[in-house]
Amino acid sequence: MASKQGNKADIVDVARRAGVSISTVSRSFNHPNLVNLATRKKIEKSVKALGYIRNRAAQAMHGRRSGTIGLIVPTIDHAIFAEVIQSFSDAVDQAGFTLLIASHGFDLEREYAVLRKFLEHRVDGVALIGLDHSEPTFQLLDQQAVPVISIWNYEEDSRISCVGAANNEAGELAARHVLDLGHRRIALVFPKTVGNDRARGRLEGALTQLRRQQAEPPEAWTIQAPYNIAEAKEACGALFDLPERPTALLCGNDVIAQGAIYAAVQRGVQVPEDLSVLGIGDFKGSKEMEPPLTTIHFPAEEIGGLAGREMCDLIAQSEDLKSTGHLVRKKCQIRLAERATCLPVRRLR
Amino acid sequence: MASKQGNKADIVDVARRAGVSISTVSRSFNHPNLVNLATRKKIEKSVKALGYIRNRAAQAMHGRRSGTIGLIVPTIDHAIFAEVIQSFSDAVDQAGFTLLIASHGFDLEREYAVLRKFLEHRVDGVALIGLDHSEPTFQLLDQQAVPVISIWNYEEDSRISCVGAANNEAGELAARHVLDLGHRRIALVFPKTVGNDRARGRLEGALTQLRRQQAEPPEAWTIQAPYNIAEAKEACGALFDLPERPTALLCGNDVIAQGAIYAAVQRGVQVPEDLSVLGIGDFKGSKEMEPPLTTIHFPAEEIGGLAGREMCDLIAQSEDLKSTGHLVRKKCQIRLAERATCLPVRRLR
DNA sequence: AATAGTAATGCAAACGTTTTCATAAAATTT
DNA sequence: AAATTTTATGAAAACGTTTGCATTACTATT
Repeated sequence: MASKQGNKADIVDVARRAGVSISTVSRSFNHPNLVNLATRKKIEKSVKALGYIRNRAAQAMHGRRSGTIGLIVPTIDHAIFAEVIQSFSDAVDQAGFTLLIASHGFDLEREYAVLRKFLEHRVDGVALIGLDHSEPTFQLLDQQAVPVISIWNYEEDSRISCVGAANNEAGELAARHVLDLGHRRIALVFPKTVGNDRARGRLEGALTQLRRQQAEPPEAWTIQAPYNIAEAKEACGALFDLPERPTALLCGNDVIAQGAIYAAVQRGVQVPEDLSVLGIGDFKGSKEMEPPLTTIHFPAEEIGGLAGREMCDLIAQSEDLKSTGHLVRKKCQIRLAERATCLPVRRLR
Repeated sequence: MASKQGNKADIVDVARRAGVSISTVSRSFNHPNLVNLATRKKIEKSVKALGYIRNRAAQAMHGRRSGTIGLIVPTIDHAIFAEVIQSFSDAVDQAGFTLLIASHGFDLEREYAVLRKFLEHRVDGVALIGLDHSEPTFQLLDQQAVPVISIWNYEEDSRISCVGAANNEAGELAARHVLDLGHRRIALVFPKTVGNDRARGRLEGALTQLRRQQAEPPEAWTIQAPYNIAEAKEACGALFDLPERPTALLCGNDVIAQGAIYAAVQRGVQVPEDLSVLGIGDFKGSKEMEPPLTTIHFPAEEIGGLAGREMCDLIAQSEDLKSTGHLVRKKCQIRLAERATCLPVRRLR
């Protein structure tokens, strides 16, 4: 039916069939009020008949926005990111944007490569997770002057706009809680901190608080575990087999906490009677575990949603060329979710 | 530095700075072997100096591929989809594609809307989850002749290409296992089946197998639970409070199984001694639960990866205009993952 | 030395839109 | 009825690329 051999209908085809010029067709899409109702109807009919679908690529060429936002995450396949991605996606979707997503597997060089790819696609904005990025990444962002936002972490002196929570506060809050419960023999199980500012912030916060109360754990009680129940279980197992056992375990995230609890169960160590376990993150499912996990709640959904809306605002602003260029920073509140895995310390048995 | 006020460098700027024509610049990107090494170096230098980034939108206008693939999922925030999305993403990424992702929240009308949006962006291919889609969706896909693939379900008479597992086989396999263990008093806890062909297939498979062995559960033992530990826990709790208790529980997915186990623990029902529980899906974490969940393993990563590669193939084929138009179907094998939540039936206590 | 290839480059026409400007027709004012 | 404003449309120039064709300068063949 269409004129081209490529069979896909084109604005020209639509115009011809409707008996109007292409300008009119274009206008009827972009400024419908400028075109006569009857004409509009004719065009609509022609569009339907031809199955015409507008070409955003061609629109984007006119300096118009591409209508896309790029989201770069370390990985999609972690409960914690999945939730934030979902709410971010919903937020930008609502504003009519299409989301490009790529993951870099915690490799900052791949992050840079993905960013370049996104810029080739002329995304209207870019969202990244966390504030740890390579220098070239920051420079590229800067040079291209593309609206950018960091999700998940809050830092008052961040180099780019951010919406998130303060990880060091989470660590502090966690440490404070077990200290308040009277614990002094506290072990720390955290993920690797290199290239992971989230884990680093939490660990530092916890350590600061512990030191403040002279409860800094001995070297042997500060261990590293990957983000993975099975391996965390193993790592914690080793900890429990030590001659001296802590009375409380501060975990860098809920997955590690879960692993720790399993490791404890396996060895007949009762949680929380023999050992208090505290997570950070409040992942989906933490509330429903047996026993329900005491943890620091991060409002993932709120963060994702807020970040999405903020991203759209940033894009809208960048259009009003005045572009004050000032950064936006929003801190989302974390809080202790007291459930069933922490108990006041008992006198030594 | 650049000529335009929009300050973003353009192929013309690059050409001018390098002292060559834009054709040469374009060629040095797309067919580097056609351009003299020295010239190429000059261009490269100019590109670096100007911070030039190619414009895919402009390329896409030449009937060239946009280099994007659209993935439409019900939701990102479910362990099961997160895993498949990740592996699909990795696969298409490797082929140089950029991924557009949108979720429709199990609403087929939103799915259609998202598909249209993707087509406006001229994605080179579309991937959907499952085989349940609205008629307009199928028609649009058909009419636009865009390469399309369905992920997760396998059906031999599917309307579009598919890569996945056979859900009815999963149901059958699950039922067979508990029957083989001697159970006859079997209850079914499944998600709602409307608009969810995965759940439907599994339930039908299970029912078929149970009927074959005269072990069809009474009405009261076939209950519905949402995809959500807390609510599944509640739903199963009600089941356990019935005067007659089943000896085995077939769950539509691992989340429900997890909820069921928690509900059992709460009531002092021992798993697997008093009750065998079987999941379907083998989600991340199911292996590490306490007790480790016996379930039907779905190779999510394999499915996602295979689907991604198949998608790229489909796109490549559609370029060789010969486009035989035949569908591709790949069945991925599921298998029983025997762990610790199922035991042979004991004589009545 | 004349001829035929080959390699490297430029010119200009596409690609599918949006938008500015011009124009014609209709509605309003005088 | 003429003059003015408003409304609706079209022509054509962008937008940033790619690519077919033409051209030039070499290199290899006779």
